[in-house]
Amino acid sequence: MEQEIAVKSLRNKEKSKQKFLAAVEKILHTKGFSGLKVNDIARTAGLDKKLMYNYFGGKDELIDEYIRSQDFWSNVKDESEGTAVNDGGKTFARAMLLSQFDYVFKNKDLQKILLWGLIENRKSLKKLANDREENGELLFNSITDPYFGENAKRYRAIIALLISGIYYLDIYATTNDCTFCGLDLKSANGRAEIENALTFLLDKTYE
Amino acid sequence: MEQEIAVKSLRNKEKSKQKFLAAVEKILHTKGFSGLKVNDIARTAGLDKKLMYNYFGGKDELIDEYIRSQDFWSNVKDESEGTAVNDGGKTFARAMLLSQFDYVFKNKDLQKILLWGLIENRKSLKKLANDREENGELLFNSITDPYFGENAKRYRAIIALLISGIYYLDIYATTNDCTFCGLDLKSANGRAEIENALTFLLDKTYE
DNA sequence: ACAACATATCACCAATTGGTGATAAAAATA
DNA sequence: TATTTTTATCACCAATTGGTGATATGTTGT
Repeated sequence: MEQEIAVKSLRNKEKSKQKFLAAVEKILHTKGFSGLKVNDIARTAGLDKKLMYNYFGGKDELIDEYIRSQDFWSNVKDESEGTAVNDGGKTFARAMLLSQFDYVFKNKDLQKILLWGLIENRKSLKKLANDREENGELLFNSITDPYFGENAKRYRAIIALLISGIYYLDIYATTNDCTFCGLDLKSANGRAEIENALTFLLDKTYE
Repeated sequence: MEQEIAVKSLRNKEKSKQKFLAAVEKILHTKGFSGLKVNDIARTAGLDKKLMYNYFGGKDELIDEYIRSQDFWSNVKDESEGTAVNDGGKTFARAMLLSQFDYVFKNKDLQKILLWGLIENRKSLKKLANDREENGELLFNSITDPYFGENAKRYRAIIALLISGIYYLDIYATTNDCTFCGLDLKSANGRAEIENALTFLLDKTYE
């Protein structure tokens, strides 16, 4: 009986690994990825850094595992369920763009990851980008490509511009107090303006 | 006579300062801003790091002076000269967007600076962002705001989305081999597709 | 209780980092 | 020429960084 309860023993490898992963998240949150030093990670985890080498192999492998542990695109997958597609994906695309604009703004971890992917050439970050690509390819191939026919590529280009615009503006809004094109991207007003623009441009695209 | 030539003496404060600034540029180019360590900067400049403290006050001030020394938006100013404005700024906006798409792609230093502004809260970087804002405000206030009337803010939002999309895609293309929305942003083909999309969206906006 | 093992800590290392005081060497000035 | 000022180098510092071998301690099976 005592043994069964003792699964929660003081020394638990899995629990310790989780502490390291949580430490990565916390530091990423507070200091950004430039603050991810082995000593700091260990101190934040409340464990000896040696364990990091024993359990993960090193800092890089730990970080890779952290990135893998996050499922940043799950919300896009959720969005894609139960939406009509007989409009060439218009309803879906609109919902996706607007929800991404909101989601990325709120999810500071995702912002860090997106930025990270623009700076460092990390394997796990590339894998993340590939996941996003494959996910999108599903939508493009099955719905919008046939709908737009010879203009399929231009549609992709438009979506690429809007998605990247969303990313950049959300990150910009978080790290800068400054306006962008005179719009305050932190205020409800400014954000509503972007949402209107997104809807407007998508409408025009489907015209 | 000898003294007048001796302006190019071996020991020249101004020349040394330039060497430091050039070193910052070189390291930024090769290693990115995470590689800007005092020892490396001094070694790259071929001078003692003590001089960096004597002449600039420290690493931060040196970097600030480097950023100030760059005039990244001069091409936008060039663009704005001699263009007709009786079309609500459409011709200008189109030329500006397309030239920015090309310029940012080619200017890796500017990419680094743009990224930097998304990560670090550096005074000189904020000033740069403000310069860009003030520059744009001139265009918006004098041309597009009156032209679009009550839709002026939506126009600004559209331009904000397109500009940021351009920034993000150009940086993404440089650091990633991966595609974005299935488009190869390094190929002439993929880039032409983005240019078409920009032109298309702007046309629809002015409809 | 005892060995065997897994888990965790500790002390220590070399390399790098940012930073400074003393000093040398060149240039300007007298 | 002698002196003063500017320019540059050097040696050194403390703190931080990534990394490891030896060791201690908790847990498990016999």
